[in-house]
Amino acid sequence: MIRKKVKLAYITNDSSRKATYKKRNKGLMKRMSELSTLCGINACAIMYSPYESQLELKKHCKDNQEKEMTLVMFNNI
Amino acid sequence: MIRKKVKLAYITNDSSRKATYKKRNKGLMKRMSELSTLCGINACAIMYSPYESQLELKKHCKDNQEKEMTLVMFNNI
DNA sequence: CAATCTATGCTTAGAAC
DNA sequence: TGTTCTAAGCATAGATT
Repeated sequence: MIRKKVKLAYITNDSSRKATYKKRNKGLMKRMSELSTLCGINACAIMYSPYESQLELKKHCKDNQEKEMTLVMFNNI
Repeated sequence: MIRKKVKLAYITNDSSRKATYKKRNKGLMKRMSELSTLCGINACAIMYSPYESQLELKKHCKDNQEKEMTLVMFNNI
């Protein structure tokens, strides 16, 4: 019942790894959107994993800056 | 001394907003790298803010998949 | 397998320096 | 201004449904 400190290494168990991915990915996206809202910045996360059918791209842009954000991304990747 | 629950809205005070940005951005990057390590996935975050001199791009890729990741990003942005 | 629960560990707001 | 401190609030591992 006592929860162990999580070792920061690849989770070899398939179902555990997938469960962790779903939980932590959700948490990460929430935090990114909070940072975007609280600080008024544009942020984007791209996750490339076998857990989603395709690449996951999440943008959090203020006002209507999505197009500008995309252009800036293109110039920096 | 009692800490208030943070209201999820743009922080109007300049120094508070910047302090929050620095702390939360650091936390976000840590979590992304953890997710990448724990689940063996490729992830990328792009932050476009006035708090850094230029756009901040962080990639966390397994093995030597950075080039592949970049190509996939190009095709999806 | 996904959704829910909750005790535990982690993050971070606000203060002090 | 940046750094450090720490308790309150939040995320989540593992168990359960």
